[in-house]
Amino acid sequence: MQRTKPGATANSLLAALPDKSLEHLLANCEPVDLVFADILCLPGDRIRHVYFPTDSFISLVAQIDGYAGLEVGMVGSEGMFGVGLLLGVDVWPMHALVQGAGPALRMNADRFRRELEDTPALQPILNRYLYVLIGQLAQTAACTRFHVVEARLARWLLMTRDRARSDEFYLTQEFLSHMLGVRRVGVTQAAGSLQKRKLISYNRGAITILDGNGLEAAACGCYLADNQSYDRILG
Amino acid sequence: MQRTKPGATANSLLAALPDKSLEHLLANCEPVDLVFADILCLPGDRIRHVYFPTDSFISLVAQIDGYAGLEVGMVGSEGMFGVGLLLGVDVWPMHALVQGAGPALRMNADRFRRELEDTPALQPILNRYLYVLIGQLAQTAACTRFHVVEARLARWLLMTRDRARSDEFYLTQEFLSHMLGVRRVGVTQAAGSLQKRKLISYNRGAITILDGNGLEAAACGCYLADNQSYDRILG
DNA sequence: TCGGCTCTGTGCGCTAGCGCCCAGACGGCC
DNA sequence: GGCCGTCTGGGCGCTAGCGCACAGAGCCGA
Repeated sequence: MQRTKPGATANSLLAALPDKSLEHLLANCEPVDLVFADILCLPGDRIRHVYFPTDSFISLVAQIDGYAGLEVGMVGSEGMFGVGLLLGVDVWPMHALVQGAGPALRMNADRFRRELEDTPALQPILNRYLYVLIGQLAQTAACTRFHVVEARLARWLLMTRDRARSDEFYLTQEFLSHMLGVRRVGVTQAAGSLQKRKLISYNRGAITILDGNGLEAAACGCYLADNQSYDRILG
Repeated sequence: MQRTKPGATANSLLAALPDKSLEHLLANCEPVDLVFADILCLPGDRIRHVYFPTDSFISLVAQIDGYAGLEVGMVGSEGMFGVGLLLGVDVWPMHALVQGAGPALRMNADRFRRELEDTPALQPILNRYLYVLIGQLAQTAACTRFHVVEARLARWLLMTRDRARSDEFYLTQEFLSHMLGVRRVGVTQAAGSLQKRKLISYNRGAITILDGNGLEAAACGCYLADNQSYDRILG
């Protein structure tokens, strides 16, 4: 068969489909370019499209009252956005915003619902992904409570690296503070410390991971736990 | 028809089923009495039974490293334990422990899987419940990060009251500290403050809610948000 | 070239919650 | 009655992170 869309199988969930199912699915997808900081969904919004990031990634952010926000999940080429539809609910209770710009495949919500019925191989895979996401939510809740900012930042940078598939990316400390749910100054200090330890370099938003292994050691165990969970359930 | 199991429809999810489906389901359930502090599931454990609490409730607790633990969800007669099976995964990533002793209906995991196929009315309801639970996870993550212990305690007491269906229940501060993810002393202080404000009385584990409205005012908005989410999706 | 904007770094006083320890209070049991 | 285990309360010094304010550094466009 012909892989009609560029990079279609760069998304792990799609790549796990049998060729025939994939073909059928792709026929109903359109390639889009997600642009940085775009909001795909506000809490309570109706989900119009589901997204399969291929070389981009999305943050799931819980926001309450007037607080900065707190990222509780990250969706890259290993996942999808719009899992609420798997449960028959076409809204989503969190912010979803583009954190890594780049290409994704998207599908209209109605089409997606039909696709779930027409392509029996799809639902089981996505269900398992949803399960992993739930585990990630719980893990992140405890991580946020107990781990210090520096370890959480390290974890976060590693998660971003994996999804950006690059040791370099651009993000301001202001943005990071909204993800970690701390002040910008808190990020400055944690990033400064990581930089002093030669694990990363940071310059006006340009982040480079210098020592991935060292950074893993500096990160809390939640990074590993997340990855293991994903591999165990979907690998 | 005859409601064969005592209090069967005390569980909201079951009560929402058509009579015929309910009858079928109940034939495969057995009534059990959950005892306080019983562990229904450790992270990674295989789920042997699903539970529909009728007059009992269960805490979902995320635990990392050597920390006290953090409750991320509460399952009472409005819900069920074992939703992982809806997603085709027969493990569960968190601790599940009995927090309010009392009767529940339980079903063998294999039977439950068969039931999902045989009783088409079941899956949509449980799916929606799972969606609500996911929202609760995200909400709790942010709540834990941003809200002070006193407000979180107030929220927690209200959630417990709703599930215990009583203004009085028994819980030590030690236990509470594991739910809220704080020191026991932190609970002492927060509870002392609520007591001073005549919202609750607290005596050697015997908690009485004196002023529910006042307690709602003292709680963070997450209590209301959770309830509204449940009503919107399942009400 | 200059001015303005964005991003980063720092300093200071403050607070919530921590870790540790011990005192008191209640209740059950011998 | 006396003892012990459990539960609550409080004190003390400490730390992580907060809020605020300001200074410097790079970049871009007029």
